[in-house]
Amino acid sequence: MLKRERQAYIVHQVNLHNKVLSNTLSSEIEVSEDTIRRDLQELDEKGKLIKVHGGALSHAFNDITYPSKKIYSQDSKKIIAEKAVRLIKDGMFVLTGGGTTIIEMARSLPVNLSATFISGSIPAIVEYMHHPLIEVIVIGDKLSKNSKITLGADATARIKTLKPDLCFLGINAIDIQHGITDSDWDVVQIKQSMIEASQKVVCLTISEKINTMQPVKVCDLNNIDILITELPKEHALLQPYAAAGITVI
Amino acid sequence: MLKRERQAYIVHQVNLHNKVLSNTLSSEIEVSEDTIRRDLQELDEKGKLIKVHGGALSHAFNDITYPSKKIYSQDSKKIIAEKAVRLIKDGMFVLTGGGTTIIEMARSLPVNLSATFISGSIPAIVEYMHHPLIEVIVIGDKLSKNSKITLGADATARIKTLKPDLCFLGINAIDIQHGITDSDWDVVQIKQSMIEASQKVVCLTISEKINTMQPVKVCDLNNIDILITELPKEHALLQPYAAAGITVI
DNA sequence: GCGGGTTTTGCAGGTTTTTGCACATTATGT
DNA sequence: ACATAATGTGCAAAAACCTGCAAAACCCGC
Repeated sequence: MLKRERQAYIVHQVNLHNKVLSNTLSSEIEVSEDTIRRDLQELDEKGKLIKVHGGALSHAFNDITYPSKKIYSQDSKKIIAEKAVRLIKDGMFVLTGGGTTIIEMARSLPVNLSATFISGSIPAIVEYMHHPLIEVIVIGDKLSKNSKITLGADATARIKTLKPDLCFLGINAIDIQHGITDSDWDVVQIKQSMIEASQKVVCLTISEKINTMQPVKVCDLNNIDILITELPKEHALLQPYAAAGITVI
Repeated sequence: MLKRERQAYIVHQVNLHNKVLSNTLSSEIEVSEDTIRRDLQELDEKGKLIKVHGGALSHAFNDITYPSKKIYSQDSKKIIAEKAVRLIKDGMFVLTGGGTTIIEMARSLPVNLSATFISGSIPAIVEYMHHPLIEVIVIGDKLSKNSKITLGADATARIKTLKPDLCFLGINAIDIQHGITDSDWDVVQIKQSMIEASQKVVCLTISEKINTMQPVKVCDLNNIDILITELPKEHALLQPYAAAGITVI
């Protein structure tokens, strides 16, 4: 096999799989690993791929395999936030959890919206506080440094005395079989009481978290009313949830 | 799995869930925890995440920025804050109100102080939240936009169930005859319950407010234990208060 | 076709990286 | 304060890497 031919093959493989291993290529092409290494080095210099210890990665690897948070996810959350705020009408009582998606929603609230927001999430409260017309009710309890929301029996009890019109939850994992799941036991307690208290439950999540699981169960799918993602509601990924009776937006 | 690939996966997971655990990653990727720890360390050095005991945190979620305006007579308040923090010992329960003086105190807390702070002031809570060792208890209720503290029957009732070692209050007016006075009726309710609940009451104020009056009475001078101003305790302005039995610092 | 020069390739060696393990040490939570 | 979990350090083995070198293949003008 010619050198050019071999390198073309390598580039092809890299573009196809986003990664190649030196030893795999070596046995596939039946040349020594030294040769492969030299090829990878040359191709790296030419900018055709990125050589790393043990093989090489495609240039697109970082963007395609794991889309970069700053660009991709932030935009997604903006889209989700836009959809979410449309559900809120003047005079409503809205209960919200924490998380970056909820904060994005808080920032997207129209300035002329006049409603009451109830939350234990400090970053969310700070956002609501800056809004001219929104009334804020703070749920008190011990503040969790990780999640930056108040957690505990007090908070749970307080939430149970409320009957908000809407509840917005940023969720960490959703799955047809296992419903909504999360990783933190205490956070789950709060979310459960929020779901129980509210007349309508709206779950916000980026599509990446769809069909994933976490160790602690929050609730079944039939406990939630609306699911919002950055995808259009016709997207194939969402159809099972629509079929399960959830309003998908 | 290639090292680079693995690290990309870790970064992705951190951005997705805001936190990761070493052992979870270890079993997911099927490498030893040592390797994960080394990866997290490298990624920390590169600024891609924040390594903590047991795992790592996303950079974005952790630094919520609170718009801090220029504080009026900040230098004086710094001096007051320095004096105030010296009263706090490890393990104490400390109740605090709101106001710029209290916030300045919150910023002056030594990093190795380990205590529990209870407050309904959102700006103060944000400051306490950034401190590594301080536990924060949030007093919930309706948030007042002006004062940025929670006000109402709930907050008052909650405070009455506490027995903190210390209470720090920023005060608006103090006078030998009329004691502590303030301008907002609701805020006064909260301050009164704080004073009632606490074993020791510390009042912080810049000297400008000494010998002034406001329409609503908070309490008499004999209800407070310590008075802190930016002046040296020998200052003539302070002597009447020392004579009235208040510890002046 | 042939000799000189160039390119390519594989190999030997020594070096560096990566990884997992054992151990002592340091956090963390109850 | 104590038990458990996480950490840092040193070490050793395996894998990957680099360097230099020489054989083989290739190119090219004669």
